[in-house]
Amino acid sequence: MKKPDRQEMPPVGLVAHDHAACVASALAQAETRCAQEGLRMTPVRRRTLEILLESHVAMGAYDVLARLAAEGLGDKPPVAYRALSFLVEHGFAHRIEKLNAFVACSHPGESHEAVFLICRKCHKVGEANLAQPISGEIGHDGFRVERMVIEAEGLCPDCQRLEAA
Amino acid sequence: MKKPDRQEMPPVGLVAHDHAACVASALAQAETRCAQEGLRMTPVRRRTLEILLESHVAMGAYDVLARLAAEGLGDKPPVAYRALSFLVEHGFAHRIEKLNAFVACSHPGESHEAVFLICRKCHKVGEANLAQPISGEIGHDGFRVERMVIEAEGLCPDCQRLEAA
DNA sequence: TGTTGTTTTGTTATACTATTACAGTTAAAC
DNA sequence: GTTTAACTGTAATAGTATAACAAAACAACA
Repeated sequence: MKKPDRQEMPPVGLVAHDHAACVASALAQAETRCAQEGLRMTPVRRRTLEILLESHVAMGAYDVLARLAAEGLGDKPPVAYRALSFLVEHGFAHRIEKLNAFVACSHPGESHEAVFLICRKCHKVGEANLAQPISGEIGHDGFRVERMVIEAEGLCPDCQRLEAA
Repeated sequence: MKKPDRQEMPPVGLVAHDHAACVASALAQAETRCAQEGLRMTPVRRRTLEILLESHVAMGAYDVLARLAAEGLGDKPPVAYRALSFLVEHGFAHRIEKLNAFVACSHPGESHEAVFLICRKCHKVGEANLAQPISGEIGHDGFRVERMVIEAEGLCPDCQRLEAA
């Protein structure tokens, strides 16, 4: 069997793992980085991150908003969008373009060019990081790449099983 | 200089080229494939493709719709969305997730895993095709990849020049 | 501690993107 | 030419996102 020439991190989110630890560590990481960099982890922002962290399923901004509203943290779209922008901007969450939705970052702290494995059925999202970025290979003819969106849509193992049945 | 391990087609759309020929060939290809495969290239669909082909700038569905409406080809959203779905489904156009917009396919006929080079300023879109798909490298832990979205956002050469000035 | 400047929040309004559902029409197959 | 399937027209509505501005909270520092 040929070894692929790109190594990656395991796609957290689609494989079994200690989710409580996963949440705690992501939250702690975020707090630490905010403290270090003078960012303000406000109640809405923290709660938004916690909500995203509850599962690895991508959530729409309005789903997040509904949760925030239920807790009295604001019920107007900008509340959710601002919190999500903050989280995405600082790498605590990612926007999944294919779904117009958001997931918490599974690999906080790592500098990465992430590949998202998106289940088209359950919207669970795994995050794998390419160790060797492909952006370096496509900066052709003077185009200057600033950000990469790499999303693989398909079926997660659980949904494959359900489909087979 | 190290040679990249992935070869690709030149990113049509961002480099100078004979655009009239580019349009004519794309249109001809589409007609031919429709004839071969029993697809119906109706007036709305043909005109939609022509509109997309006018430039390599990504257009929103409502921009396309406005053009169609001006020519009496329909002025309700489903008209544009249906034509665009048809074109995308059969590979005559692509959806750019990052922009919620559409571009004509620059490499019709080629089986491909396309990489889109999207200028964040002018929304021109180049299309490069990876000869060696990266999807084969990320199907880990039982996730079954069905479609890839690979989009590079950045600045095209023209906009880099304008920004420098 | 009070003042000042900056960031964040609250709120209204609105813009943009997309689909469902169903009726009517056109084209293809037989 | 009738049947069937595909496409089009239209209304209604759902879903996603932002602009603009006022008010409050916070940070920095006199």
